[in-house]
Amino acid sequence: MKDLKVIFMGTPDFAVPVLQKLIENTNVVLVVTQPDKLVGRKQVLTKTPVKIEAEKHKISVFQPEKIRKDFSFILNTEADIIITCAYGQILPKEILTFPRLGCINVHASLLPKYRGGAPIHKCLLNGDDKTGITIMYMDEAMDSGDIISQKEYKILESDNVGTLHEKLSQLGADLLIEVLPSIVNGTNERIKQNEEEVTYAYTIKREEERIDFHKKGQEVLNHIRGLNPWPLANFMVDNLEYKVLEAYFETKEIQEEVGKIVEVTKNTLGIACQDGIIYLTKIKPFGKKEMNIKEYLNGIDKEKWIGKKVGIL
RNA sequence: CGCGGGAUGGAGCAGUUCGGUAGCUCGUCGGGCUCAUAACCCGAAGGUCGUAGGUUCAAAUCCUUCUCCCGCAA
Repeated sequence: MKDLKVIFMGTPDFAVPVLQKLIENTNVVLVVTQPDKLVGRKQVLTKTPVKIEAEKHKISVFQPEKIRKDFSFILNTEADIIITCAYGQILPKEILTFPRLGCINVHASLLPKYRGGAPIHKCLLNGDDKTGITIMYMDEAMDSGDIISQKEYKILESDNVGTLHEKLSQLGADLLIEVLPSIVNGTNERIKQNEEEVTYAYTIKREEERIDFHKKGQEVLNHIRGLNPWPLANFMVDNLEYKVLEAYFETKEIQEEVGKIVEVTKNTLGIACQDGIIYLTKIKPFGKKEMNIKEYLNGIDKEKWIGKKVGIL
C-alpha cells in the first residue's frame, strides 16, 4: 500500500495514532488540519497535535479557515483517497466526490449510535457497557455514511474519558489499516446505517457539566466519570465552583433534602442524592489544584459545611 | 498586554480590610492508654510567609517588580 496516495484530515490527539499508522503504511501526500489557535492565558499560538505530527515527518500541511469555501488546493493535490478522523469541519460535496476511492472517516462509536463530536463522553455518561470504532464512507450529513467495518470495545470499570480516548484511538488506527486493503481493491463491505437507531452525541455544553443531585447515585457517578478528565463535572458551594474527579456512592434511605451536604468527617464529604449519598474522594476547588478530599477537609471548618446546600444553578 | 483566583513548616487552610513575637486541622517523630486500632491522651521537631526592591521604629499584612500554579473566555 506504500504507493497509495492519501490525504489525511484530522485535528486533536485522538487523530494522531491514525495519522501515524497511515504514515507507516501508505504515502501521505497532504495533511489537512484546523488553523493554529491562540491558546491559554498567555494566548500562545498553538499548532494542532496532528500538525505537529505531520511536521515531524515533513508532510505538507494545509489549514483552511473554512474548508467549505477554501478547498481548491485539495482538488489540485493528486490523491487516491481522503481519510478523516476528528477533523472538526464538514466537508463540501466537491471534496467528497473528489478522490477515486472516496472519503473515509474513523469515528469513535458504534454507528448509528452517537453521531457527532462527543461519542466517547456520551457512552460513559449513559453508563453503556460497550462502545467501539466505526470505519465508514462519508456523505454530506454528519457521520451518516455507509459503514465499512466496526470493532467493539468492552468498557471497563476503570475506564474514563481519558483511557477510553486512548484505547479507541489506537483501536481506530489498527482497524483502519486492517480494512484499508479491501477498500483499495473494492472488496470491502458497505452497510447502510439503520436510521431508526440513530442517536446523537453533541459536544458537551457548559451547563451539562454541573452535577444534578436529583438523579440517582449511579447516574451521578456516570456523569462524573463521563466528564473525567475533561471537562470535569462540577457543583457550586457558596458561589465557588468545585470540580469532581472521583466519587463513590452508597445507597441509603435519605430524609435530607437532595443536594445537601449531610456528612463531613475527617475523611469524607457526603452529599445527598435521590437514592443515597455521594461521597467525593477527589476534587479540584476553584483556583486550586486537584486534591484528595481528605486534604481539602483539613483546611475547612467542618461544622459550617454540614447542611450546606450544593447549588444547582 | 482578554477576564479572574492563588502562592504561609511535609499536606490542606486561617491570618492581609485597620502593620506590632506565625496560628488551625492533619501528617511525621517520641511517649502513654488499649486485646487492638485508621480511635483517644501527652510531648517534640519542622516556616528567611513565592522572588526582588520600596515605605516604616516595626511588614505575611501597605506600594512596586518578576516568577510559578489554577479557572473562565477563545
